[in-house]
Amino acid sequence: MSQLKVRVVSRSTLKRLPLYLHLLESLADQGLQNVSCTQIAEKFDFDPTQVRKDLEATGEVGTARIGFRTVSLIVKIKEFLGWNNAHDAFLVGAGNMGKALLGYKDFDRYGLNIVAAFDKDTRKVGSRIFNREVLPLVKLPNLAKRMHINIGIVTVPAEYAQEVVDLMVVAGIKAIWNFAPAPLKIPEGVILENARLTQSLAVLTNNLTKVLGDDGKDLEKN
Amino acid sequence: MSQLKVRVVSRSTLKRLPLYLHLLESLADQGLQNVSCTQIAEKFDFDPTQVRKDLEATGEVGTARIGFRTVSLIVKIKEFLGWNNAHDAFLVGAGNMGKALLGYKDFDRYGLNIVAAFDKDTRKVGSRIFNREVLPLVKLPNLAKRMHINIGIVTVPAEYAQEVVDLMVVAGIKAIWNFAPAPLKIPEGVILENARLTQSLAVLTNNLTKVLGDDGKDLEKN
DNA sequence: TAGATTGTTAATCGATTAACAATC
DNA sequence: TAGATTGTTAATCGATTAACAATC
Repeated sequence: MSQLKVRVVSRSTLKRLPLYLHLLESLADQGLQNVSCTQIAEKFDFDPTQVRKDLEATGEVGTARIGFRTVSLIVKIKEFLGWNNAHDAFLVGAGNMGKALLGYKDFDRYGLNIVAAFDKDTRKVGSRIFNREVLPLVKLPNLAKRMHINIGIVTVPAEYAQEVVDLMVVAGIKAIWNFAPAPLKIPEGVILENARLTQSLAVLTNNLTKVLGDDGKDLEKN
Repeated sequence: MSQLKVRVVSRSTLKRLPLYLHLLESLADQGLQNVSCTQIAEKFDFDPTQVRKDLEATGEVGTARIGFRTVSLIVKIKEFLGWNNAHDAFLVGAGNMGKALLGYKDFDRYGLNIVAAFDKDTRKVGSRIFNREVLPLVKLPNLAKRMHINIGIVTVPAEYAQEVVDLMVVAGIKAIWNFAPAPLKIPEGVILENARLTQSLAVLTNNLTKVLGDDGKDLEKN
């Protein structure tokens, strides 16, 4: 087995890496051979030292005065994020959010390959959404085991989220990407990542309330 | 004008409040009159002191030995997040993610009311998505000003995100909820909140890579 | 009363930022 | 060489957690 060193880094670092990756890919498209932390930091209004620390996590080393090789930095970030080859995933809940994720073309570039969708609703079962079959939920455990599926995506209403997660865990799924606004219990060893839009929305509307008055009119600058 | 005290709190606190809110609403449905920080903390595996600090931000005060009144805590959290009455919003980009957001029924409970969608694509313009009209992008500035729209939602591909944001800023939009994976520049005073799925996905796939070997097989526990 | 819980202050922890020698 | 940038160590900052008196 190859010596895969995956350094433990903070969640904050992990969330900045995709930002760098996007930028680097567009810089590489423009033919830029090398890039410095200072350049990257400027684009995001980050501290250059922070960028350097973040990049250190990937194992790529730079050259003084020159910076990092754009192309090999891209490769290292993708490797570090597990995006160099896509993981197969099952999605449960073929509602609006489920459909949006199934329709998203670029997930394969982000290490994700949604191979099938599941739903309890018998009217949805049998249909195809963006070329993926919608299967009855009861078929999930057997199929997940047979196909060695590691990632489960939860896009069901909050009240069904826990039972779907329990089913996924039994089916041997190792990582759950949850979009339902419910507190989920998972056993040790299973990874749970919440992608809840309402959390992001809360930051937005709270900040907006601080800028506007509570009557909706603008407050004076002070 | 009423004395609306909006305390400045950390982003982390702000993101936990919607979690508490969801829980409290379901507890209220079950008829629970009071709830303690300990109870809330248990549900999420948080520190009770953290929950207490978070709730302090809302201005609600509890009672020793009894805890917080469920119903009035709900009201205070919603008030604090700006979710007591919904802000009108424009959405730009009627693709998959745009459609999913337009189809999301509960946004009014989260302070958001998407009143119209915009797109550059003339084939999409004129259609209706979940009962909202799709308008040509050029109409956004005038309409936004006329209707005093404060929130703009960006669900266009990365390469168009900056120009859409610039248009929104000119149109007087105060807060931008961005779903495009692009680094955006905004003038001072405008709020930018990124809701990028790829960041959340990065955390998931990196963690999964640590659990699995790089050949996809499970690693031994050590 | 006894004891669970609040509110608050202090200690700890971790992430960000500053400083600086090494290097190309 | 001169100076921009890396890599790394130290200082700062802010959030989380611990401790504890007040209270119902």
